[in-house]
Amino acid sequence: MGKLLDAGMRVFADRGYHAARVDDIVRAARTSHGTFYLYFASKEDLLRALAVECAQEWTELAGAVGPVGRDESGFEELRRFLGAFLDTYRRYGPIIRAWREAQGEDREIGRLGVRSFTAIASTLASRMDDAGAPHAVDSTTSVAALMAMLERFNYVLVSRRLDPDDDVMLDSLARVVHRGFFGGAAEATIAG
Amino acid sequence: MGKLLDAGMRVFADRGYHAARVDDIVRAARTSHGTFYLYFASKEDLLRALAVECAQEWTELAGAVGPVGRDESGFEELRRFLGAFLDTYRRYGPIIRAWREAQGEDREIGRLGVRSFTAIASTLASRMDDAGAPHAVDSTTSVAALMAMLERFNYVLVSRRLDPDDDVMLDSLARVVHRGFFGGAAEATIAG
Amino acid sequence: MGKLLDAGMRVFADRGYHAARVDDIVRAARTSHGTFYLYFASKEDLLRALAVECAQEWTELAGAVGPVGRDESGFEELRRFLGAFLDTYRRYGPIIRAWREAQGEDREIGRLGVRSFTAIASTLASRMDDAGAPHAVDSTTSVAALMAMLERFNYVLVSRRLDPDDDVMLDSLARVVHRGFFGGAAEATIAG
Amino acid sequence: MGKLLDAGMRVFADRGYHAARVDDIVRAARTSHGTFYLYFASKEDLLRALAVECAQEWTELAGAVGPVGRDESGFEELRRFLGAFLDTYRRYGPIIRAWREAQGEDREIGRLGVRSFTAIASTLASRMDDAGAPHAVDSTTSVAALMAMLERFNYVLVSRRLDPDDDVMLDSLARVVHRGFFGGAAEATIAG
DNA sequence: CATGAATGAGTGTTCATTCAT
DNA sequence: AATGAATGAACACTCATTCAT
Repeated sequence: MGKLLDAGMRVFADRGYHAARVDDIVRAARTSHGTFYLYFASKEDLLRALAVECAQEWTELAGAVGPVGRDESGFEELRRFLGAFLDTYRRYGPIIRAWREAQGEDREIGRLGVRSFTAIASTLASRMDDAGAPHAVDSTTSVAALMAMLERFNYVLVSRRLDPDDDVMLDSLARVVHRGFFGGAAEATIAG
Repeated sequence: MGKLLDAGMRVFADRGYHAARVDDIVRAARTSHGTFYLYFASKEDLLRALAVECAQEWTELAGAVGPVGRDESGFEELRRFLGAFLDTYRRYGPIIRAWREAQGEDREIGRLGVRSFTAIASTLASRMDDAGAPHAVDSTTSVAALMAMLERFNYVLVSRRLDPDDDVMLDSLARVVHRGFFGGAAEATIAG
Repeated sequence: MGKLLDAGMRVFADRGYHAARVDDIVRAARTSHGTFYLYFASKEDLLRALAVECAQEWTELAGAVGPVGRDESGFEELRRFLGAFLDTYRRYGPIIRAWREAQGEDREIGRLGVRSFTAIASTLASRMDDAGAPHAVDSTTSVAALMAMLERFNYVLVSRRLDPDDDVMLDSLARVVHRGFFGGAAEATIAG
Repeated sequence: MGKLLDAGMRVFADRGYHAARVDDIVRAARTSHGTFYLYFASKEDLLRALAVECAQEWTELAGAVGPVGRDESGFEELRRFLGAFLDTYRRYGPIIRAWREAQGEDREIGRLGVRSFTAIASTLASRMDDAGAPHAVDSTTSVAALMAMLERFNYVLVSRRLDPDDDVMLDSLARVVHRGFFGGAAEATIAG
């Protein structure tokens, strides 16, 4: 039920997964324990439900990435993707945080995270290869590093409740990433 | 006591912070509960003690970073720093993991992490500025992104217990970062 | 409602009284919780309804026992009674089982069992006395023992879902009981 | 710990297995919940511990039965066995009651009961055969019936907290059983 | 008559922490 | 300094029962 998903979101955000009591969630949703267990098998199941929503968005996102070439249009595509990805963090940030907290104990929930994450990373990597990107660095490392950056960057951004000026920050971020992969070729081209 | 620190390290690594029982730690250290509380005020206190060790290394590391310029020697310095930083993850990885897990609940332990982390980030940023790096991107964003990348990248690396071929991986990573900031100028120079 | 009585029988049989959930019964009857409480005041009330059916049969059975004398016709009468009694176990076995399980907690349901049981025992005892049976043993003890034997014997028989060859088993059982009371006089007479 | 075993005995006796709360037991033992779970894995485990004690006594009892022949010395042996068996009921009665109550749900605890019971029954049967007893009834049925009688008889006796005059009752019981199997031959012999 | 979503009191169990020895 | 038996507050979860529709 929506009330419980919302309440779960709020309480997980405020207290984290472990510190969140089912009682807190139930109270926040103005329902009873019984109702909670009518819709969710366990506290962990509620987290899973929340996480699945987020993972689905990521999957859709990955499907929508176009070729990311070394030229300015590639930069734009990357910027678009980054913006959309950051947006999921803005909306699911607290859940992602709780998700991480729970990973240590719950293997299934951990796998869900790794799986959906790897999916985006490899899609992005192939979109760069499709564009014939001859990045002079090890591709596995690079993509892993890129995703790592995005992941953690977004995480910190959201967990500190920063609402950055999108244009400036996103631009810088996209520029750093694009440069990292293509060695500033775009700008050079432009400059030239 | 050393036995307990070691045991804590092992148990936190195996089970994570929440799933780790004081009993597990005590048994691993071949001591008693009484002894545990003789040296540590709480389970959380043990984690803190372990985390402080790691935070100190980071502080020392930050103090030892030289100027990171846009030329090849800057790249080398960056590479050195990256290598050292990754090494702390190799040694403290499990603790950092537990540390994160506990952050949701314990504000003090959370602050310790943010503080020591910010310290490295700002030091590195200033080392780049010292070197007169005119990176055409927002500096706050860039450094934050860089540290985010390192942090998460190392984390994943260690948590998957990967033992990568240092030279290849480290080189690629350093190259991506250096390029990201300086736009491939180094290589261009070399090429030129 | 019949559907619920049937479902209760089945579910109590499968899971026992405590493990049986009202939800199980309701689902087995293809009705709703609301309907359940429309016909029965509680889960226990359903058991009581089922038990009463069984207790009534026992009462009727007791009323139909004729004189049980020491001769062969007494043996036949005893055998007839035993067969009928065993038959109620075959039909109500699972209920009797649940009934017992519930006795520990519910005094009223317990009393129903004791009452209907004592009724049969004393009737049978008087039928033997009517027949002028001079059993050289304490009559209270003997009848109690007899009923105990039948009760438990039937119970085990049914709960193991044994479908014994009636003639052989019933004959042996009746013979043991008859002998126990009359000291093998019947056979002696026949033999003579 | 003894305190908990004793308390468990008392509380199971008073309330039955399901109605007994761990809290009741703990309070009766003047300890804490923590201590309970230090010595027993669960409420059921406490019952098992109690039941095992009883089952062991039965096993020992079975080992000590001598030949039960058709003559008066056989009767005496049977009487001795019956007395000892009844005594275990006097001491473990409440546990046996709880044990039964739990059987519906816990297969392991159920098997323990069936196993130890079957052991006595078959031992007794063989002791009668050893004695060359030519009982003109089906032996399986007879022994089963005998044990059933004892089991239930004792159970009722104890659960009603009757403290019968041993000599009269035990004598009658033993006489009924012995006669049931040997057809009153003993008395006949004596009479002759 | 029938429904089934909602309830919440009640229960077994865990585990960080203490303290008498 | 070291022990480990004892503690009890705290929590997730269950399920018989109700009542608005």
